Order: sequence, then C-alpha cells, then structure tokens
Amino acid sequence: MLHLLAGAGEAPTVPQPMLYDNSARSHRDIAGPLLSSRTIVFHEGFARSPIYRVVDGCVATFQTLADGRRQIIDLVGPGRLIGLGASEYNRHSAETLGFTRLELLSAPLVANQFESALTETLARSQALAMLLGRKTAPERLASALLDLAEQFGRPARERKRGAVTFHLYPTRGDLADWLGLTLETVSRCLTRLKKADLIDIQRGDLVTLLDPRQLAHIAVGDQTLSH
Amino acid sequence: MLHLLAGAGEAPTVPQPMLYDNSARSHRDIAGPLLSSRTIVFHEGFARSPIYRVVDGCVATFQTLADGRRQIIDLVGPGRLIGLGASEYNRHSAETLGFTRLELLSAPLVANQFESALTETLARSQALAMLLGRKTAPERLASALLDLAEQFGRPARERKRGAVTFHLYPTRGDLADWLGLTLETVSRCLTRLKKADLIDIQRGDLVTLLDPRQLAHIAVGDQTLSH
DNA sequence: CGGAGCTTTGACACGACTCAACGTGGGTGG
DNA sequence: CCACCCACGTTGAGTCGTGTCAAAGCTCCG
Repeated sequence: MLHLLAGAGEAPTVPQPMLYDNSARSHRDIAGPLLSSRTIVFHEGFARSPIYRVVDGCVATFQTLADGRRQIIDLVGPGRLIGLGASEYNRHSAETLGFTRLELLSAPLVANQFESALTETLARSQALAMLLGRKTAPERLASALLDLAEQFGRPARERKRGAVTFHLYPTRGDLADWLGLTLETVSRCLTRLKKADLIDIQRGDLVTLLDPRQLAHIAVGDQTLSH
Repeated sequence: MLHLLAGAGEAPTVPQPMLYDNSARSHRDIAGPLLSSRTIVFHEGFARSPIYRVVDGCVATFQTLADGRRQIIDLVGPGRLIGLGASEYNRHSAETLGFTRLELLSAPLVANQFESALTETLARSQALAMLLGRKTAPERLASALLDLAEQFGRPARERKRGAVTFHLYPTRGDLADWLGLTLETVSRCLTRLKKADLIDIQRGDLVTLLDPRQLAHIAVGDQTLSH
C-alpha cells in the first residue's frame, strides 16, 4: 500500500511543507510523523520537496525509467538528510523502507549543514558509480553490507572480530535495485557470504557481519569469494 | 607522458594554488595555463585542490581501485567546474583529455556559484548511477553521445533533423571507463550506431549525431538498436 | 488452515568480457 | 621521404557472469 506525503503537482516559489500521512491522518506535526513502510515522501519531477532529516528508520531515494527499471540512488539512515539535490523540481523520488520518523528542517537549520551534507551525498553517489561501473556482484554485496552496518549497526553482543548486527531495511529486490543486480543474484551472493561464514542472517532481516575486515577486503577486490 | 599540476603530499589548511606545467614550465599564470593531454590536475587522496573552471578542452574525473579498475565519474567540458566534491582531501582524480585551458576560481567567485554547481554535479552523478546500474550497452552509448554533444557540440552545417557535431575527447577506453563497459564493447556499439545511420565518425575523433531524437529514444530504452 | 509476500534454488539463455589477431593513422628517425 | 613504430581502433571466436524463467520453501498473519 502506497501513501503520499509531500509534493502536489505545481511548484510554489517557496517550497511548502505539506505533511500528511494517509495511514494515520491525525498527524500534522511538523516535528515528526511516524511513516509506515513504503510511504512515498516525495516524487521525482514534482515540485521541490522540503528537506528532512531521517530520525529513525530508512529512506530510499531512486529514479525510474519509463519501462519500470529502477535505480536506488542512496539508502538513507538516521541522522542524514533527504531532499538535497533538488532544483526547482525533485531529481529523484524518496520512499520509506520501514517505519520511519522524519524531521522537517527549517531554513536556518538547513543552511547550517547544507554544504557538508551535499558534499557527503555527492561522495556517496560517486562511490556508488564506482561500485556499479566496476565491481562484481560479490564485491557489491560486501560494500553494501558494510555501508548498512555503518548506518544502522550496533556492535553485536558477540565481540568476535568486531562483529556488527543491524536491521536490514531493504528487501532483496531493493538491494538489487541499489546495486544494479537482480533479486536472484543478490540472494545467491548472500548465500555464498553465509556459507563463507562472513555473515549471518536471522529471521530474514537481522544481519550480523561476522568478519567486517575480510568483507572490506572483498569489497575492494583484494580478495575473492568462493562459490 | 604524465604531467602533474597540483597536489603535493601534505594538506595545507588553506588550499594553495600551485600551478605548474612540466611540459611548458614557463607557465605560472593563475589565469589559465594551457595543459597538454593526459595532464593530472589533482589526485585522489591528496590535499584538496582549488576549484577550476574548464575554459576550453575536457577534463575527466575518476576513481581507481587498487587493482587498476578505473571509473570515470564525469567528463567536464567548457564552462563547468572541477574540484568540487572535495573535503579535506580530494575524493577523485582529474585528468585532461586533450589540450585544455583552466581558470583558477577565487574564493568569492566560487561562492557565487558553488551551490548550483554542486547540485548539478550531484544530478549528473545520480544520472550516471542510473546509467551504470540499469542501462544496456547501446543505451549507455546513446546517453553518453547526447551528453557530449550538449557539452562540446556545435550545430552541424547539415541541418538535417538537428544534427550536431563535436570533437570526441575521450578514447574508446575512456568511454568504457565512464560507461562501465570494456573498450571492445564500446567499439562494437559505435559500429552498430554507425550502421544504423544514427551517427557518423570522421577522422576517428569527430562525431556527428545524425538523429539526436532517435538517439534520445534509445538512451531511455524506448527503442532498441538492431545488430 | 490457507494465502500473500518474500526468499531460495535450479536450469538455461544471453549480453558483455576476454583473448587474440589485424588494421589504421600520426609521429619519428634513419 | 620513406620505413618503422606505437597507440588506438576494429573485428572475431569462445567463455563466463549475471539475467531470465520457473518451481518450491519459508514466515507472518488473518
């Protein structure tokens, strides 16, 4: 089920914060409505959205081709901003990947961190280009898991080799659309990573990186993954 | 032969414009030395470079993996800026792809257009991610040629269907590193585009787009290219 | 118990890569 | 001035990684 949060058709000169959540229509808080999974925050080509900070949860930003092919540009976790690269209209869409709380940033608050946030977003986008253009499927998965661990991870109870555990917001299909692969290839690579004892997945969405250092080696091609 | 332009090892707090060109060492002009092909302007991981405007020619920005795999992040033509996404150190390298004239931008000059230039760079980087993650080889080539025409093109003498001609700065290998392909695949796709009468290539580096509209259809997958 | 949505696994196909040979054009030095 | 060289480009044959299509397995939840 898809909910809409912001972005009517026309472009107000001053972007208007128009927050409402169909699934819980009582919410009108500027501060932070709780959005359910698969809520569209803003839509590519629509009037520029205001800028939000992800307080909790996960947001995917993505572009879509006419025939339905989708490329996820970034997965955004707590603390980071969404709605950045827009000009008059949004350059991409944004969708929540789980229960997510956003915080609307006021103009002065934004100005403060605008440049550094934009620079970081650019750096991540360029790292993604490197990944998409030149890395193999296992390298992409290793890179992705390390990134997610950094954004969503808490140190695991098991202290072995700095293991990290995190909640996996994206589905296999989301990961595929992020990493330029298919759902099946993502699944197969995760299986290989499990069999190599580099990761563990419990209950489908709880991931533990058992050996981040080795994953990092795989991520940059210093080491290959067996079949 | 590789020339070095900027970026010693250590990081000065205030980035120092240190322009010199080994191939013509008399140049010390801040205004605009003429750089020969394959000159490194700044290097990934080195102290942050100042920001330049490309006056004439072409600059490639790229990242490299330890094993030599290279991903070109952007090809930058006249009027656009390089050196943008850097923090304390450069996030990528930059190299000229032909005789190129740069202009050093002073701090106030930069501030003026910093945000819009950064936003445009981000938009281009995200478009590249879409291309790398989800487009086929012919679609990538069509997209690339249209982009280059916009940056380097002058309307061709022949007025047929809005044909455009431009000087092709990148080699087949450069295009491959930009589009996430191999040199051979790029060559084969260009041959197919020629045989379909969509483009023409004279003297190896002068490209004419004979039917930009149809190329645009191919670029977004609305139409496929015969073999 | 049954169904929906997501995941896993297998068999097969195909696009892009690899390896290799050959062609072409511009520059250099004998 | 020509022969040679070198970098770049083209083309072909065969391989391989990833995509496609299909079936079956989980897990949650009504």
